[in-house]
Amino acid sequence: MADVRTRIAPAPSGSLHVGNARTALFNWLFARRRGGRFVLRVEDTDPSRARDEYVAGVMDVLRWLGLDWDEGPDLGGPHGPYRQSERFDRHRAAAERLLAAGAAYRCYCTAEDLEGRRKEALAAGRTPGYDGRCRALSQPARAGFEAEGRPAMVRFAVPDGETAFVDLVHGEARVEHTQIEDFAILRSNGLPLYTLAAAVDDLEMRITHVIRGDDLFAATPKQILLYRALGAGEVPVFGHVPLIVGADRRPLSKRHGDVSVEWYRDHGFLPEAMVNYLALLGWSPGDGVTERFTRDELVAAFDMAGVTRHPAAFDREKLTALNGEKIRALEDPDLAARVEPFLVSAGVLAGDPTGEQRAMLARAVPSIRERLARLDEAPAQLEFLFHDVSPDEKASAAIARAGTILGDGLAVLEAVASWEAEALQEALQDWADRAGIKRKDAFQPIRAAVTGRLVSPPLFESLELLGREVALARVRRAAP
RNA sequence: GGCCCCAUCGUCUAGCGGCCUAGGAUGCGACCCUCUCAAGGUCGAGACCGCGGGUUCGAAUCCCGCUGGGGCCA
Repeated sequence: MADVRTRIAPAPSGSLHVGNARTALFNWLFARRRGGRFVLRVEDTDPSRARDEYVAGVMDVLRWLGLDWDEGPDLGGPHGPYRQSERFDRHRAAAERLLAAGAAYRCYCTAEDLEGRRKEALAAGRTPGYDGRCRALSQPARAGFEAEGRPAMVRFAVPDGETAFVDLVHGEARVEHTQIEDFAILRSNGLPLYTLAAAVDDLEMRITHVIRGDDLFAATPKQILLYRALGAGEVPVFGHVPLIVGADRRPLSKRHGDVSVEWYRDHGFLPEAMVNYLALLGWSPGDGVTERFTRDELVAAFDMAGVTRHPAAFDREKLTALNGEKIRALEDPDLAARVEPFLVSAGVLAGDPTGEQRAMLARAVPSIRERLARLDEAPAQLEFLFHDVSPDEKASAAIARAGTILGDGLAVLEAVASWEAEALQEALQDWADRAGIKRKDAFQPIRAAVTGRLVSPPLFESLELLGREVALARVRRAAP
């Protein structure tokens, strides 16, 4: 087969749906695996305002996921333009060609007519598809409508027979044409319908493999029909991947709140985790064991044969677990750099952190690495290093019932010669053990005094990070 | 209403006729470790493979029906 070309054709609606993201991922993986090209085509069917902004948003997210494209609105390429709104003339031209070849016809039925007949058909228990009325229109009748200036849509004249194709996921499929109505391809205002636009664009962009959601399975025979009618030598291979549903098994919709990739990006999920998790939703390597993949490992392992056939429920718990693992795998400087924006947006750090703050963050990162499942959890854990945090309710209570512990602990701390975690630990543990206080009971009040919380990064590391003066001041203040 | 797709632990999945008293992951429980929380380690509970028929010496795996869910026509 010729070089593989796949595409993702998102609508620039302002955010990228996780289902589309996964479809993009599969297309990208397939192309990369086969050394082919991955095309980005923006399906901005309604050429309205703020389009550029939305297109940029979609591209941002794809880039964030690491799904780079070889041809697209920004890069151009040999088969552009890559915005559907700039291709309407091509869609119209295709419709004209079909009209000229007798493969399509103008339909003068009004929306009201259509609706009425649909209801009638339904009521009579018949299939509600278009009845083909205008296909058999006499020449004079047609001329009459034209003379009236009656608006006309263009419909494809579905021929007799059947269409068979092999789906990469479902295997052989076969559809009788009697099941396909004469579907509309061009609206009366001259704008194309999806079925036509997608087929024309895929054909002209030489797409070889169309990997898309199962919801478009039923549109496939129509598009194959269009391909053939348009004289395409070769029809692309189709692969329909199962849809992603919510925890309630219903289709993922806005009602689920967090259906966009942006949401995950903004809530501290790593692109590494998103990609790995999304790949697992509806695909598996087949060995029954491996689930952890880097992007490169996915490219090496991906195969359409491993795609499942049933809808998969999006499980945020599992994504989160994976995210934690990916975070733990990051090098310190990388982790610090990724955490920083979250500290800023949480108000823990100002927009442009000082060198001192950055240094503190860099030193602090090892102590929270294994405590993070999401990057957005970092601010709460690190805040005490950058600000004086007033003790919360539980911490206050611990301080209040500490008795002499804080004063004794303070004395121990003041006597520590070298202010670093190991020495601090040794001194404090030694004190607690000798005083016969359970270590936990000795340390919790100190933790409360220093961090303002009963849950924090390790005490000794925290003391070291904070520095002798600040740490002692906080303990002193809390001590009776 | 018609056509089409799908069906294994709560969830994601492995399984493609005997290796399955159904494996892994996540979540859950217990224990170990431990300065809190995590992380890590060990163990455990969790699926009569949607139901009912067949085919076969043998079925989660093949066939049929049903049920349920979903998609498209909209």
